[in-house]
Amino acid sequence: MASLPASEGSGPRRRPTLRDVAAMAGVSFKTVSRVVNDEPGVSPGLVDRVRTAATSLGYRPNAAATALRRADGRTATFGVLLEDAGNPFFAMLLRGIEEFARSRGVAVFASSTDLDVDLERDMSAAFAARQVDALIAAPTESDAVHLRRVISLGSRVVLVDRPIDGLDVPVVLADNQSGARTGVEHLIAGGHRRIGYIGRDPSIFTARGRYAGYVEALTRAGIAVDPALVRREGATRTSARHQVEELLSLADPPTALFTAQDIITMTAVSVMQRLGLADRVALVGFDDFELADLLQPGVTVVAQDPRRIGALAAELALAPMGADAQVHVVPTRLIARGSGEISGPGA
Amino acid sequence: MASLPASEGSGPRRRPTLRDVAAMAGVSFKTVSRVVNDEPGVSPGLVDRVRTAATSLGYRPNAAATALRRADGRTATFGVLLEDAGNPFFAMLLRGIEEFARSRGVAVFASSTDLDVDLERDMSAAFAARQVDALIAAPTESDAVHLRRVISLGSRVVLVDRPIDGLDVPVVLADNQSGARTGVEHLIAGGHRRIGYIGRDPSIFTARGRYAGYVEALTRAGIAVDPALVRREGATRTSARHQVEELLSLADPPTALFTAQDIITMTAVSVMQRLGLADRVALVGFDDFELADLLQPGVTVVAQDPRRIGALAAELALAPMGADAQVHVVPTRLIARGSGEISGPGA
DNA sequence: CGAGACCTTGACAACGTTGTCGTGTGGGTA
DNA sequence: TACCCACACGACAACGTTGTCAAGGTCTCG
Repeated sequence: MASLPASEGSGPRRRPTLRDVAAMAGVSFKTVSRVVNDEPGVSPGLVDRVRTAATSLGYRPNAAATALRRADGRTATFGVLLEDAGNPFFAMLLRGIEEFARSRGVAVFASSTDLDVDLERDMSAAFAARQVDALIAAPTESDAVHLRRVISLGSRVVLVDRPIDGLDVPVVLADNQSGARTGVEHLIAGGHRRIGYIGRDPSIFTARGRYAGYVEALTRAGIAVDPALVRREGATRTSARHQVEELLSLADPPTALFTAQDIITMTAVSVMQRLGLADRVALVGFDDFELADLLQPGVTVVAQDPRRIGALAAELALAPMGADAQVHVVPTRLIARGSGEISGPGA
Repeated sequence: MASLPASEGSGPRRRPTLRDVAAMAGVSFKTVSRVVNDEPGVSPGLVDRVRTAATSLGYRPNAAATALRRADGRTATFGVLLEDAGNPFFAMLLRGIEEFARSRGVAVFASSTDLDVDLERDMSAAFAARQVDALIAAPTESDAVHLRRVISLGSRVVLVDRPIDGLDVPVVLADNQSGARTGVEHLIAGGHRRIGYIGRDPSIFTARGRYAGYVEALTRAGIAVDPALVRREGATRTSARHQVEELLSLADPPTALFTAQDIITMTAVSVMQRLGLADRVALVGFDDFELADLLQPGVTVVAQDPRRIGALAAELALAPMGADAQVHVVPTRLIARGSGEISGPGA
């Protein structure tokens, strides 16, 4: 076991550098540099001597100096901007990125934006200043100026979950529209014709795609879209709760609900339980979530694969500069658990 | 609105430096440095000219060069090592850290360790190489050598969730023992005397404290601890499931369960539902989790406040070097939702 | 035995920034 | 008018590392 540096216990002294190791090993600091970088052309005896000195001093290369000097300017660092690391979808997405990054020796900066554009701007600037090799972002979409600036400062940008019009970078998306269509078709097949939709603001890309899938499924089945059954404002738990309550208390209420995001789905379950409708109104949600199978009834969902989305984005972030700007779509899959199989009047 | 640098669209050109801005403004680069750092002693006219040139070039200071040169060596960067960013407890803890860090202009490296010591060692080395000002870690506890090394390389270390014996750094903990005691006392008050315990390996600090709380509650009530009702191995979902199944299928099964971690609690709910015992065997879990109130019955828990733990840890990480190494305990609170109020034979 | 090729090692510049010090200019005072 | 000091600004070194090149030694081959 390597011994600790002499400063042990007496607080942090000056951090050892190449020169310190060189002095101890009796060589030039350049030779030490060669050894720690595994460059060829150093005699085996010296390698040993340098290695010994390095571990005995507890030497670690200074990443700042390395990044500064390196020709390609790589820092082996990613920045990640997500909407909310506390949301299970984004948490798993982050893990997917982390795991891929770790396997390549890349460290990951993470920050949640809560869809706040100023925050996104600040953090992307902070990451750019730290010379991240790539910024992986689920953007707020308001504008792309700050992301373009990140690119012009030398970082790659990869978008996840949502694209930005006119920004020519790789994007990893779920198949929102066809996923939502599948979910709604599942309800239609169960005999429902009055299917409520509760989703987020149309300014959000995923919300647009999922709504389009809802409309497509109805249209294909020859069912007219009833605006009274559509709510497209549910952003927070509170507002989602109001939307669900409104729909369910209509004079002629829907017999099934399609909820276009995990938070909304959970909120809907809560309201339906309280109103005693959980066993009578069918429910299919977009996004899987923990415990969905343990609720009564289990919640049928259109599941994304956030871990895979993250891993793929990280891989693209490391890819060579050319040959990109492609849109990669990660499929969703329907998981039937009960709530979506409550049959409707037409069954 | 500031215009973008000339390289706009034509791919990332060389990143502008102090010298580029200086050339454009017709001053020395040192003057630019003064302006961007808001140092006094520059005439107002020059300040304007430099500012204009800087924004027009899209200048951003190079963090690597700054960190390298700065006397105090600060990088305005934290490293965070958690067990699993996908676990809701740690996800919220990370958010707490993020929010505090952001308010101070600090960027946050995050990595999950999955309790893998090698991974923890690698990542702490990677963070130390990047000169993080502080490392906030939920350590695996196996040993402290690599954390000591991080300190000797100049970073502060703050521990969360678990301490390490003999490592003299600030620690933020939940009151595991008294929280668990409260939870078990709640079950005893409901008339239970045969209370099963399912927790993680005793090598984990929190698991020891929670078990001690369980024992304390029983002892105070004059109930002997029955080893047949205790399982202290539940680390993964699979093993937790086996433990729960074993306890519930005993010839003389417990009438209540205390589960010492969120994953174990969720697993217990799943098993109890499958066996049709959810309404008959009482359950109190340590850690709150999403949807606990929507299950049937709602799950009574001893809730931690991970966001607060994270924010406090981040604050300590930024505190001056002296006056620390204190243990900060963040209280827990019991949230009754139904599962813990199923009464026992003594009620 | 000499010349050329190769291998090992070191000296030095450079990366972009901050800290230190020097220089020139202007204004106030004796 | 002579002197001094404050102020604005610039020149330059330094941070710890990597890239380039040169110097010296050894080996091989004619």
